Amino acid sequence: MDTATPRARRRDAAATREALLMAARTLLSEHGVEGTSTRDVAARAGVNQALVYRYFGSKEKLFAEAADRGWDSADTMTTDLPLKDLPRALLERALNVGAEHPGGLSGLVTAANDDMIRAVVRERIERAFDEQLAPRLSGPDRALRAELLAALITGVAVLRGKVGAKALTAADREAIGEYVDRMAASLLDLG
Amino acid sequence: MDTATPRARRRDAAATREALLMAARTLLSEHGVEGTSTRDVAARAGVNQALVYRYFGSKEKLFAEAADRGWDSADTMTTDLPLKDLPRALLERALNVGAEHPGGLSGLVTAANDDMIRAVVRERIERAFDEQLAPRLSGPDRALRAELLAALITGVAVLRGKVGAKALTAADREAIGEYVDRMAASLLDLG
DNA sequence: AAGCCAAGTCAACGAGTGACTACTTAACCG
DNA sequence: CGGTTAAGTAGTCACTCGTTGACTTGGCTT
Repeated sequence: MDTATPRARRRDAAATREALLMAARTLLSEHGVEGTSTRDVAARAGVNQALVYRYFGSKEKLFAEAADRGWDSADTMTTDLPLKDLPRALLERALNVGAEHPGGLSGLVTAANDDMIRAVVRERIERAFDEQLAPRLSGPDRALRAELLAALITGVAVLRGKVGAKALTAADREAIGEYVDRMAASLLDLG
Repeated sequence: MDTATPRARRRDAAATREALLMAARTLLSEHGVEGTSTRDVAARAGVNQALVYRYFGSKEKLFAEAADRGWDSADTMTTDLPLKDLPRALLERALNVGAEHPGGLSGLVTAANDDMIRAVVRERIERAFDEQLAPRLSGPDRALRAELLAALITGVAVLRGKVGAKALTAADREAIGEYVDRMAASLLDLG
């Protein structure tokens, strides 16, 4: 009824495109690029396979756009958040996998055996940590220390969310967060 | 001439098997399970493709055995090394990728979007860190803290060796090692 | 030298892949 | 209402995949 949000049409190009993107994100995180066919993505989106090519042109472009989604929250964190709150917030975000954030960081990283995904991940990590976080640090090796924070978060996310290591999976986020905070402090608080 | 090391026969089952395993290790780390065909592996090993099935029975069994290789050094480290030397040694090993250690940890982890590889990695990480390292620690949450050390090493290895993050790639191992040591100390040295 | 068996080769299969095209259908506009 | 156009469908193409089984060849034993 509202002109800004017209009621859903039965045929909705934008919604179909979005459904494909979300399905691609989930399957990309679970099985990688080569492990996911365009038919898999279309089936999960409840959509015809040829629409992948109507809306994205190729399998590669679909996955490239899918992999580039969801980094905005990380960007705002590394620019705005107080340094003492940053590690915990990044960790929380990285461990948060659900319908809204399918796959998450651990899924993307384990899809990084594909050249194109690798490029996307490198780009976004460098943007968030080298360009945004590093200048906010004091002391030597700012970029290196910023990337080491990214490495810590990444490692925890992968070992808990993907590999499923016993203790990390069993522990609650609060406990993990305290140790991560401690490690991050020893990295960020330098003379 | 020596009976212990007979000169290479033109037909050598053991050598062929080993060549296939090494080729599989390399390609597994570079492109994952689904991204590598049995024909790729055979070609890199300089061997006929059907021999994959003679010696391993299936593609899956070949990659399972390939992924299980090279963990012995990690096992001896987590049992024998003094705790203060352990983080640096684990890092050195994880960053060491070459002909002898094709792929390395970063390659295996990014291949973990395959169920079977994931199981192998989880198993070996739990063996080295939960069963061997954790009992050597003092203080609370031994298994969790042991796995967090594994996560730190993993994250650094993946971001440097696979993603290719700028600062981590440019930095020399010594500089990275110092920061990793500092972070690990804040994790392992508890009252 | 003959024979045997492991080691290695070859060609083919059925299923599935990315990509593309020609077609049909639904929704909006005058 | 009727027509136009975007949205969605079905089918096809050339190719690669894992896997198999029938075949050949090298090299040791006797």
